[in-house]
Amino acid sequence: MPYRSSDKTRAKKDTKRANMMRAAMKVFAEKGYHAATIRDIVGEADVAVGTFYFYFPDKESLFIHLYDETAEFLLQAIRQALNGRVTLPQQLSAALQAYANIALYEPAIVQLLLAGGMNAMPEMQAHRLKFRERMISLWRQPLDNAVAKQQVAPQDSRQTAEALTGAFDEVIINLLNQPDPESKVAATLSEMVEFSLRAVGYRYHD
Amino acid sequence: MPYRSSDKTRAKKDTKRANMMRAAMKVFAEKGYHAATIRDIVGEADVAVGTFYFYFPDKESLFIHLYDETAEFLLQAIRQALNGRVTLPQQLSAALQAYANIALYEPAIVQLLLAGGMNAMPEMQAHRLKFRERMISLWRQPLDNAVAKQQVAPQDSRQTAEALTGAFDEVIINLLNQPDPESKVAATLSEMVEFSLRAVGYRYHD
Amino acid sequence: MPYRSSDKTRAKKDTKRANMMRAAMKVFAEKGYHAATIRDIVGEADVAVGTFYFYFPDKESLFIHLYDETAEFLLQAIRQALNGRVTLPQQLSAALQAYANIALYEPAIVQLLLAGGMNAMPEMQAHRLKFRERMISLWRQPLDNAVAKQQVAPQDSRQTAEALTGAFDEVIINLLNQPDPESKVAATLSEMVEFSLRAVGYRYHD
Amino acid sequence: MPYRSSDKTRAKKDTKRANMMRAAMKVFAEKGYHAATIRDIVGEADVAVGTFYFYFPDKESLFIHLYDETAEFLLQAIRQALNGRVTLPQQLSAALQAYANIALYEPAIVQLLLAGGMNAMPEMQAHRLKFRERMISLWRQPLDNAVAKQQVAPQDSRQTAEALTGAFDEVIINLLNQPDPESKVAATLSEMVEFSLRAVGYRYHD
DNA sequence: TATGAATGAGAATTCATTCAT
DNA sequence: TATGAATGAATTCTCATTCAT
Repeated sequence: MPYRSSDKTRAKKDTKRANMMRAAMKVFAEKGYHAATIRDIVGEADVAVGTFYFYFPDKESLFIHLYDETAEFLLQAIRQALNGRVTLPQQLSAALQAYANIALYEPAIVQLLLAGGMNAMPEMQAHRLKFRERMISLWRQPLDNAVAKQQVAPQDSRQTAEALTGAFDEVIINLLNQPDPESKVAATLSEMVEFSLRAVGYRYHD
Repeated sequence: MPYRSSDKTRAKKDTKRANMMRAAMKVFAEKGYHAATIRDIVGEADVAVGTFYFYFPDKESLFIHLYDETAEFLLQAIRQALNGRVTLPQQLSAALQAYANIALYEPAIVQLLLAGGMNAMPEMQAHRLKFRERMISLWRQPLDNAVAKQQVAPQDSRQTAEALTGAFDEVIINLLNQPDPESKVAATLSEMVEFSLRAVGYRYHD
Repeated sequence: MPYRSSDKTRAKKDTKRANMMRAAMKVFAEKGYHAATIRDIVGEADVAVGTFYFYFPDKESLFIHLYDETAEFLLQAIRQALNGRVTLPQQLSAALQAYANIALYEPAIVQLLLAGGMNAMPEMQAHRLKFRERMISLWRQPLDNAVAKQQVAPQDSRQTAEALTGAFDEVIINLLNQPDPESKVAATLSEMVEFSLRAVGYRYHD
Repeated sequence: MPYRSSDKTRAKKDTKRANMMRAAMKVFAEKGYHAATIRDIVGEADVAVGTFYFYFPDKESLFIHLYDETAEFLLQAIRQALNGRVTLPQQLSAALQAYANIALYEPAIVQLLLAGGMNAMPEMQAHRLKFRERMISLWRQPLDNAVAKQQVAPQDSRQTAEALTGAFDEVIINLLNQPDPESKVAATLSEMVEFSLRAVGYRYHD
């Protein structure tokens, strides 16, 4: 019986692959790229060392893949939140909510993206910079929109966006370090929306 | 005579030690903690491997020491700038200028402090958190002052300080990534002062 | 019906097996025993890894089998050429021609047999020695014949055969390394026949 | 006392280095490049794994270095023997004696050089070919000399040299495989000289 | 104090082999 | 029969650390 039903097999393989990526995410997020070992990852995934190399070409490739995928996921979540609203306050509120949700329920994602420590990985540096760039561009968009609608004064929106990006990241990280983050999300986000609107000089505050 | 001699010896030792720390700073900043090797450091300092272990107990201790020292230096520079002024705009302006100066002329300091990637070094985590905490407290002080003087509205100054801290770091990092940072410092800092004053709701803008 | 079917099956199996052996030959000849991997072989044969182990017990067995088979093939070709002639010059000429043909049109055979590099495979050593021995014996036969017919002087024919064996191998290998071997075969072989006849002290040269 | 007498230290280091090379030679000769492991080598040298990499950059580099050095040694020995004589018989006799001496008293050298099995090591291939080439050139020289002196008939001396090279190697190898090689050297070499002189068509045999 | 040779645990990666399907 | 996912021992190489000089 020459190996029928490649459907089930394929599905199983995909499941396993996904499982290993989840394990790798966890370990990378916890220890950082360098301190994470293949043995840590396969231990977490409960497979043998060789299995890792059956699914992925090497440690670095997997990390970069994971980083990019994760970055894409976070950016997409924020993007959707922004696109679904029209006024600046609503946009900021929804996007920050999306960001916070991911931080709270998939903390590994945020840890992976914000962990840093990938100097001396030239290949990686580019990916990291690109992610930061996209994050900044993302926060810049609603700002430029508001400028166009004359709801905020003209300004160096690029730099404002940089500042907001840094501010949001820092606040989210601090939120995660709280003992009971969930209970503080609402207040924190509402504060951040206010902060941002003031910072950009938003005029028609409701 | 022995006194003088011991003095000179001490001085020499301190010089050598300082030289090695400078070398270590450079290497750690360039490569990050894990990728930096003892051989890299002693190569940069132009001494032998064994010499490293005469001056420092091990790699991790040195790194932590360096981190703390560096953090103290940066905090102190910002603190002095803040303390030397009275109005919020002046304080922010001077402090940001101090921060930017360090970033431009001793970039290794900023790279070391903001690089991250030291998860899985439990000892280190505490130091990092402590630095972040002190940085936030630092930026919070002038804010609380201004609140007391009723120049800004009462607010969750802790969280505002977090946001500002993140904003400043991000902007400074982006500044460092520019092709010719020095030419952009003035404009960048002035923008950031405005941003901050708006963000905290400062009333008596000059 | 079952008879025919089993026949076809058998034939199919043999075909597949032969195909895999051909693939293995190629890979072993190209890379040598150690550098050749099972995956290389099954890739070349276009079957799955497991299939390899259905047809062969393991890598080493297959290699040895291949080696022996190949050795037998080469020896047989030379032997037939020798047996089909009567005078020493004709024998040498025909045998060398047979050898060269194989080298040119099945270079993998010669590469496999002469590659060496299978020290540390104790099992293999014996097979290699045996092949060398048979090769030497083969070249010795016509020599002993000629001695018996008093066409060459009595001598240590064993050692002369060793020398000729080494000489032929080397010349064939060098021929294979030429840019356009085919164009040089005739001249090379004719030279070698002369060389051999002189070396053994053949008297009635035509 | 800052590490005096770098003389003694240097000498010691050189000794150790030489010792490790000897160990590596032995292991490579016994097992061939691929089957020889770093652990085999350091085990033979009785040092730790790291020590290997203190003295040599990696396995392949050491092997190539060893190969080249060994090749040079053998070639030089044969070259000197050839250069010290004038008549072809004397040259062949002395050179073969030199070759045999090395084979008998430093068998690892010959095993290393003739082992083969370095397909799939592209870097190595070139070195091997170069050695073969030099070996052939070496044997060709006295032949060309004799042609010039009209002591042997004009011929394709290149190919004759190839044949002789192969012949000598084979005979030497077979000699090494004998139970008591030393007792057979004299007879073997004398036979080979005769063989060669006949093979090249030497006229003034004494 | 200073040196650098030596160590060996540990990391990434490979690959022959097995086995459930 | 045939497949290819899974295994884990073995390999090469690195690097923090030690220690005799």
